[in-house]
Amino acid sequence: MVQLEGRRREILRLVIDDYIMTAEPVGSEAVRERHRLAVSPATVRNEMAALEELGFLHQPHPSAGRVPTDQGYRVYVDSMLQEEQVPAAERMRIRRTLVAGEPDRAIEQAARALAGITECASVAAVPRPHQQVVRHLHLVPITDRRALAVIMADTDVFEAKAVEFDVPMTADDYERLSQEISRRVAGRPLSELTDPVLDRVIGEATLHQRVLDQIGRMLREHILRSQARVHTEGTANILKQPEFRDIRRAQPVLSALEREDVVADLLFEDSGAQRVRITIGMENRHEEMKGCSVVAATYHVGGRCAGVVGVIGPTRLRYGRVISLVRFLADSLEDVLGRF
Amino acid sequence: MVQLEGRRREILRLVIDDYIMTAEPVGSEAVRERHRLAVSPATVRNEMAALEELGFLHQPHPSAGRVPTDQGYRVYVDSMLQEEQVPAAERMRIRRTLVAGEPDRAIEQAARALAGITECASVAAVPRPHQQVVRHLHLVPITDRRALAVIMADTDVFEAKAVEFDVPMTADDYERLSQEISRRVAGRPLSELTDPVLDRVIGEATLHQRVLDQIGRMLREHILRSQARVHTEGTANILKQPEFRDIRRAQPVLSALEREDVVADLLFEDSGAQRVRITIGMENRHEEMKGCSVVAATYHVGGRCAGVVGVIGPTRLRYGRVISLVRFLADSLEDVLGRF
DNA sequence: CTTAGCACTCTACTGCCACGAGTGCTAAGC
DNA sequence: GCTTAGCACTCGTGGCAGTAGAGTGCTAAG
Repeated sequence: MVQLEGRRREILRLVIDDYIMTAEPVGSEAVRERHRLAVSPATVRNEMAALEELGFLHQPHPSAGRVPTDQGYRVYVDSMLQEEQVPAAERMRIRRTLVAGEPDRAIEQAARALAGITECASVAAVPRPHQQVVRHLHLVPITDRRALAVIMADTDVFEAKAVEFDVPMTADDYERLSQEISRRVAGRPLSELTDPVLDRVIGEATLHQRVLDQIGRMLREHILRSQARVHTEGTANILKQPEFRDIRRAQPVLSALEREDVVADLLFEDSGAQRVRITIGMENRHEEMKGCSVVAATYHVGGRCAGVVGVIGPTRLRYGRVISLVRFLADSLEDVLGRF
Repeated sequence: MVQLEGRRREILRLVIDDYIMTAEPVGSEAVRERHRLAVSPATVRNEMAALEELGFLHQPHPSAGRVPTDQGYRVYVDSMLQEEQVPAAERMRIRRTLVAGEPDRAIEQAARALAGITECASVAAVPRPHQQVVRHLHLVPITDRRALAVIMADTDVFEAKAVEFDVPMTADDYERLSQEISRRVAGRPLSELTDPVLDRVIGEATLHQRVLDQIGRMLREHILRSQARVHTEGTANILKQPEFRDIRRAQPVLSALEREDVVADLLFEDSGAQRVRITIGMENRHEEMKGCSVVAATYHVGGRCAGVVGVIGPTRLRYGRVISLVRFLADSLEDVLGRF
C-alpha cells in the first residue's frame, strides 16, 4: 500500500467526501471551492491525476470529474475516516424500540432501524455454529399421537417441531423415547451428525420407526440450515440510491439479497479480530455484490458470537455514519440480549 | 355489468391476449393479422372504440393502440379465460420438491416455485386465526434457570420460546408452574386474551413474577402477530416486468411487499366461497398496489384454512397460466401437509 | 353494417448545434 | 522545483427541428 502524504491525501479525502454526498463526479474547482483550499484548481488537478495514476480515483470520461475507486474507498475507510456520532436523540429512540419487545424481535427491530436511518438494505443474522453440542432431545406431549420434539444445545434451543406417531403414546412412552434418543445424540457437535452417523444412531433405536425418521430429518435439516438464520430488511431502499437508478443494475443486486445463502456469505466472511468489518465493492465474493459495500458488526452474548448486524448499500456509503450506527446497534443488541 | 356480444367480446379477448404477451399497446391491424380475423382493420377499430367507450380499453395517446383497463381485465378473467394446464413435467418437478423436505419448508418451496415460474413475486402465508383456543402451556426444562415455554393450541404449537428464571428451579417446580399457568389460560381463545384479561390472569399467579411477565409478553406478542405469518419470495422479479422499468413505479411496490402487514392484507381479503381469488389493479386496497394483480388460493387441512399461496405481479398477468399454477400449488400443499 | 381512403395526431428517432464542465498541457511566475 | 494562469481539447447534455411510422377517426361508397 502506497503511503499518501499530506496534501494529496487531503485531496483524496475531500473528493471522496464530496462524492459520497453528491453522487456526482467531483471536479477540481468543486473541491477547492467547497473546502476553501489555498491552492489553485490546476494544482488540485495535478494531484487528482496522480491519485488516478495510483488507482484511487477514476474518471468516467475525459470531461468528467473524478469518482473514487474501490481502492480509494479502502484507504479512506482504513486511514482517514472520522466517525459521525449517532445523535443522542436517535440513540434513545432506537434503544427504546429494542427493549420494548421480545428479544427475538429486538434483532428484527435492529435491522429495521438500520434500514430506516441509512436508506440502505440492512441485515441481521443469527449464526448457528456447527460446533454447538446437542445436549438433549425432549418430546413434549400434545396429543397421544403428536408431540413437540425440542432439540436443545448447551443453553439454547435449536428448534422445536411437531412430530406425528403411528401408535398412541402414553406420557411414559414419550418420556422413555426422549431419553433413548437423547442418549444417542447427546454430546455430539452438530457438525458430526452427518447422514451416515445419523442413520446409524437413529437406526439403532427400535421404537417407533416413523418418529425416528422424522426426528432424523429434522436434525439433518438443521445441519443444512445451521449456517445462519438471516433477516433482511429494506432491500427496496437501494432503489433510492442514484447508482441503482438503472433497473439492470438494481435487479441482480435485489435478487441476490433475496437469497439467504448469499447474504449469510456476505456477513459471515472472516472478520479477523475486528468488531466492525467493512467490505468494499470488488472485495465481495459474489459477482452481483461487487457494486456494493457491506458494513457488519458482530455482537457477543455470554462470550460467544450471538449474531451479526449490518448494512448493505452502494460503495458510495456514508461510512462514517454507517459504521458508528452499526456499532451502536451491535452494542445495544449485546446489551438487550445479555439481560436474558 | 354490460353484456358483451360475439365479435366485440372476441376482439376484447384478442386485444388482452396480445397485450399480455407483448406489453405493447395493441393496434387494429395487429389484432386482425395475428388472429386472422375475417374483418377489416376499420371494423376492428370501430369495435375497439366502442370497447373504450364501455371502459374496457384505454388509449394512452391518440396514435397508440389500445391497452386493457382494470375493468377489461376483470371481464376477461371472469368470463373469457381459458386456463392453461400446468405441463405434466413441471407438475412432477414441483411435487417432488414439496415432498422432499420438512412440511414447514414445503410452504417456502411452494412460494419459490411460484416465483421462479411466473417471474413475479410470490407469497405464502399461514394464518393464525384468533379463534384458536389455547390448550396448554408447557415448560420444558433446559437448565435450572432456563426453560422452553411452549404454548399449544388444539393440535398445533403456537410458539416455543426460552424464558429465564430468577431462582433455581427443580423439575417439580417447572411442572407445577406449567400447570398453574395452563389452568389459567387454557380454554380461552387467543382473541380473548387482551391486555387486561392477561394481566389479571397472570397477576393472580404468585410464583416467579418475572417469568409470568415474560410469558404474558409472549402471549401478547402472539396475539399481535397472530394475523399471519407471511413468506414472500421473488419480489425482485417484478423489476423484470416492463411496466416497472421505471424505478419510481417499482420502488413503492417493492417497499410495500416488504411489509408483512400489507402482504397479509392483500392475501386475506374476503375470498367469498372461491378457491382462487383474483384482485386486479384498483381493486386492491393498498395505494401502492393499485398497479398490481394478486392471484391467491387458500388450502385447507383438516377442514380448516391452513394457509394461502399466491402470486403478485403487474395487472398484465398471464392469468390463465398463473391461476392454474396457483391452484395446483394449493392442491399440492393440501396434499403434502395433509399427510402429517 | 362493412370497408377503403384519407387526413390527422402523436411518439420515437435522428441529426445537429451550442453549451458547459472539466480536463491536460505548456509556459510563465514565485 | 513547485505552483498557476491560460488555452486548446474532449465529451456529455439539452434543446430543436425534421422525419418516419403507427394508429386513429371520419366520411363516403359498397
